[in-house]
Amino acid sequence: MRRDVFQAIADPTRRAIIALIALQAMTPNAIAENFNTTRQAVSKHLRILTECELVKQEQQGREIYYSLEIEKMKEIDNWLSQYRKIWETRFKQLDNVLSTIKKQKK
Amino acid sequence: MRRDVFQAIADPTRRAIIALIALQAMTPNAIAENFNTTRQAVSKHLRILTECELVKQEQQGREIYYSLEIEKMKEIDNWLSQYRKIWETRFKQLDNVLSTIKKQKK
DNA sequence: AACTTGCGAAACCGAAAAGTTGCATATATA
DNA sequence: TATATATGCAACTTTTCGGTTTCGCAAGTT
Repeated sequence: MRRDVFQAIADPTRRAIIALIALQAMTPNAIAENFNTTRQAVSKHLRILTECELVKQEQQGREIYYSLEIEKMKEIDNWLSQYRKIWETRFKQLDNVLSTIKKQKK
Repeated sequence: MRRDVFQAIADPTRRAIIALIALQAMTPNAIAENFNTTRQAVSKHLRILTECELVKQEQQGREIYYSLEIEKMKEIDNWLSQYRKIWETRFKQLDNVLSTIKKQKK
């Protein structure tokens, strides 16, 4: 079962879970209350998120708190950065064109 | 068929295609030569990428050139920015802690 | 000790996805 | 005009995915 971050964030429910636990750790039951699915379905999503290390768990008595492993999100940012370079370059080029036009008008 | 950008980039082959055509437009055949799959499989991926507007096509005679719609990548960047805020805040907090320790040592 | 609660895991199911094969179409070329 | 090439599309198969149901276990509660 080769899980990677990109596959993990492909599912909208999982992205919603990520958003939920980004700021505070939550138990599976608490998370499930925010959705129309069962606790077990959420539990499955949490397993996938844990497997690809996007989420970490912390046991407290019989409750398990899940929270976001924010460092792992940087992996996506890292992948995206190569494309960010492209669109920033294009923006600069466009900017140059625009200022050239401006100069010619003067 | 609910296609979104996140589902599109979930597949490793599609990410590879994106990387290939990011800098120069390519035909399906040329793209397929870089992979171990058939042309049809690549064609299917291209259709998915086109459907979610990550890729645009340009017909030239009997060839169709595919290229990356870089603007659409910003959608991912946009989603990621909420989490970037979090890790930047944490970094600043860590930075503050470190400089406090530094001051105490002096 | 009996009951309740919070949870994960396995089994199962239907839907969607990914890949292959085959065919149709349009554009070149001989 | 006949043939080769570039491509999309539809049908079919296998695999994966998301969800539900059921079960078992551990930790609190009464």
